[in-house]
Amino acid sequence: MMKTSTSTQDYLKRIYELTECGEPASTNDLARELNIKPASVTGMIQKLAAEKPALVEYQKHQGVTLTTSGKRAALEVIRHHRLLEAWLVQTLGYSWDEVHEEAERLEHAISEDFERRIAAALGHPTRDPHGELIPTEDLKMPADDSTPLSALRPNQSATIQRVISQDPDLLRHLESLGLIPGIQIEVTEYSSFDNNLTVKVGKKQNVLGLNITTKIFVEIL
Amino acid sequence: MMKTSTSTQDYLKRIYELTECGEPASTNDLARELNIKPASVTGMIQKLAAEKPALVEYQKHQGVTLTTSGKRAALEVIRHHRLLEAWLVQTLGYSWDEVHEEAERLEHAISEDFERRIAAALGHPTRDPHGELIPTEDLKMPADDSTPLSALRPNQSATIQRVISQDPDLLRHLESLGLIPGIQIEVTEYSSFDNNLTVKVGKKQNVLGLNITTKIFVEIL
DNA sequence: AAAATAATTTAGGTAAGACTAAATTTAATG
DNA sequence: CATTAAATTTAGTCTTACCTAAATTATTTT
Ligand SMILES: [Mn+2]
Ligand SMILES: [Mn+2]
Ligand SMILES: [Mn+2]
Ligand SMILES: [Mn+2]
Repeated sequence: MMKTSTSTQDYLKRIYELTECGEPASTNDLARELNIKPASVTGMIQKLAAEKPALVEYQKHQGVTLTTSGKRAALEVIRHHRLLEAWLVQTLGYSWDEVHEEAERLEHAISEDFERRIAAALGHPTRDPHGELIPTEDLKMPADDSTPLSALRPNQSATIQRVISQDPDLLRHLESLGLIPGIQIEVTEYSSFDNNLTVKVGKKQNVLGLNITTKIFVEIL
Repeated sequence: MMKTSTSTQDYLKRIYELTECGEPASTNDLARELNIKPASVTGMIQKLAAEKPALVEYQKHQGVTLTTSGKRAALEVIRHHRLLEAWLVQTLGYSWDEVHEEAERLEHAISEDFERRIAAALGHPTRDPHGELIPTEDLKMPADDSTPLSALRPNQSATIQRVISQDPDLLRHLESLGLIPGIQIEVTEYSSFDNNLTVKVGKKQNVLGLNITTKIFVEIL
């Protein structure tokens, strides 16, 4: 495969994330995620589609998806990112709200050798500090069977698996409530008017809005 | 201070190294060290001199030196590089011939926070794995009082302080001979014809040419 | 279905940082 | 000191990746 630039890697990573739901990624969504103007995104997408082998599949006005090569390159970056986050937390005492920004830069700078060394040093972890799955060494994304907390109803118990947010403020808030991966919770109340859930964590009860419950993914017990 | 690009950081670092002897760095030397064509180096030097504040002092055809700002930026990168090398060796088991290349990329990607964390984790080391001095947190380069091994003569004993080479082959060779920082040696013979020195390391004797003895710096006992 | 709105693409430009070829300046040599 | 050689700079291009403004296409709404 050809060497990919930092920019290309960031595009492919975002396209991977946006297309996980099965839909192609739109120019606008991509532009928002990358903090790049839509016009520039169109240009870059056209270049990625013109590479040989092509990194993305693209039809004007129809959005963009990853080719096999593009997906491989995306998973490589995602593996770097998530291993780095785990490594920074475990060995340098970063907190889960601090790691993302650092990993965002380092992911493009480390070698495959570095990747292997930290994976081995951490005992080949399967999840990062936010509970996100780490692509395997041969670049397969493990299957994920988690459910959004927002789908639970009273009397259901679950274990928190992952939190999909990079917002440090939200992450610190969740940590202060004890809502972190591995923790067991129980839903005690549900309001159909505002979709709030009352969730028991340890002995405390917290009322959580949709903004939070759609970002916490759990395994139902 | 303004943010410096990866390219700028590499230029400043090389200029620092080339001007350590007191002489301005020439366009050609810089081009050779950076693997960039002399014409491009001239262009970049002119840009660095035009920044405000200027990062380099430059007079056409007279070579280039660092300003106070430029030296500070250079020492920042050098501190990153050397701390990273120490950290890669200590925590990930890199050997001293492997670290340089990895550090060369990471030095531009880590945050000041990352720098502080690895410095603290390593106990604020003063030298990197090759024995090179690490600039302090407030960006002063400690004084170095070492002597090139080539200046020693029979019956002088010394401790190896630093090895100035990034050539993996040479580094592996030196390691195989036991010529690494901290080791005590004794010069037993000198040939004025080829400037070879015979050096006792432990129980072994090795005849070393100028190519090696000028790259090993020692503290005379 | 036409008009209005939103999303997307094209066109034209900029900035960084590199290269080649040609011109110029300095240094070395007979 | 006049020539030649070496080092350096200028001029003109190229690539990557971004931007703004204008044009186009798609999607809603009336
Ligand atoms: Mn992250
Ligand atoms: Mn990134
Ligand atoms: Mn080094
Ligand atoms: Mn570098």
